[in-house]
Amino acid sequence: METAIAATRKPRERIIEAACDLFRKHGIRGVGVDAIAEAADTNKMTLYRHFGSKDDLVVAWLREVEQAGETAWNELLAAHPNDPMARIQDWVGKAAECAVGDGRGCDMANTAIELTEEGHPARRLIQEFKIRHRERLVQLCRDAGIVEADLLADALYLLVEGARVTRQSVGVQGPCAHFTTVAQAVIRAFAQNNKMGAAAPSLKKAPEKQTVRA
Amino acid sequence: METAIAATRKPRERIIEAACDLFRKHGIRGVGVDAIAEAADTNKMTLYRHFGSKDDLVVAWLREVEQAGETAWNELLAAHPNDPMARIQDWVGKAAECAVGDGRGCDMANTAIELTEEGHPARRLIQEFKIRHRERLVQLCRDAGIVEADLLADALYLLVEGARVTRQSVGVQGPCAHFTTVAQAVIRAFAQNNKMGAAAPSLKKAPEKQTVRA
DNA sequence: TAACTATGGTACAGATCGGTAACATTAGTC
DNA sequence: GACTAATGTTACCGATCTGTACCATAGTTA
Repeated sequence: METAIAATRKPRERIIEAACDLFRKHGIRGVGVDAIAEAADTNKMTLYRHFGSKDDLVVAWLREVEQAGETAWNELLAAHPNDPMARIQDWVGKAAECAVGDGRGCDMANTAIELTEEGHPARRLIQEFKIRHRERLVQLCRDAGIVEADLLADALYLLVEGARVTRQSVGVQGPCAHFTTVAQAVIRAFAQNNKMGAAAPSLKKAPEKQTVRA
Repeated sequence: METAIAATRKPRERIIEAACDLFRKHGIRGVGVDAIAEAADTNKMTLYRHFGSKDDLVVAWLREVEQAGETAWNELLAAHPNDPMARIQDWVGKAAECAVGDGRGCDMANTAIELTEEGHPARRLIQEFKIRHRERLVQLCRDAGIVEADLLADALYLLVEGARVTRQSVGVQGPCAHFTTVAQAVIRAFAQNNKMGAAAPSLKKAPEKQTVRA
């Protein structure tokens, strides 16, 4: 009766796959291990023999998400050899697809929001993943000759992250519908600022004043 | 033994206040009604006499958040009469404070991510709140004479939304540390584009191509 | 004083959750 | 076929959760 997932693969794979689907759809606290085992066409005991706890399964799931991100990134680089600007444009397109997508945003960000516990093992993984993503974005902008590469990278990072969360709160209509246009405008602004001299004082005028509210 | 919240106010107020604190800190599914009642220095029965269910309490909490947002917005407008550009700048500053803040981002967005159920009563409230926020941002940009006010508004919207979620996944260090700089650069770009003619074709060149991924 | 209302306190129902024990069954391997 | 490792099945434990029943108490008003 292998309804949900073909039984040709081993249970561990099927469990991971079911977890990917269900955790993404309903969040972590929104789905129980019983439901995951059933969707994987197996049972709770086998699940617990492969993953010591639900938290372990969450981490394994996020590692899967992480690896999918690595693959996608490498494909992006390979698709445009020696053309960094095309890479950025392609990244914007891919990011737009993600932002619209199935309406559930970024698994990593969503998990960070849901698991508020300070020392949860997933949090370190999420943070490292996001930091790596940001660094790669900076490298992309640097390769494209953008002077303030870190600023453009952070701008693009914040825009896509905002779009993916906005998709969940207001829907496809709304600000995230303008993500591509806005992103390209920002890229153009930074590239244009590039031609006006390396100093580019106009962008860094205001020092960060981070007043933490009470 | 009124430890948590002064018992001078009526139970309903104390319950709302406790819910504001706990829902924000641990999310909705992360805190039970017992804990809320205890933090409000009352008991579960009184809680259920004022709020028919936990979902009702969630909605009441979000209405409180909503009202706080309205108040903050009106204060922002009143602080800079007839000076729309100062309003935008002030908004950026306030948004930066929110983005850093206590590290738990936007209650509305967080709730939209946590409550995946399609017809949940909180979802409509969240959506309407966010749409209203966006419209006000558009009006702000329009008042400032920005030609493509809707685009700048969406850019700022996405940036702050991204910053508030990024604060939770990578921390204060990282992209959200550059929020203010990026936001001001974007504002400058749009304002500069303003001077170059009302048509401003350079920003709207690419039509939205929203490929939904499989 | 009598009646009414809001609240507190306790116990509990019913369900779900994460996790485990014990045993039966299958698949693979020599 | 015999042995072994992996998996399936069932039942259960203890904890937690939302929500309720029941009654006692305090405050207010007529």
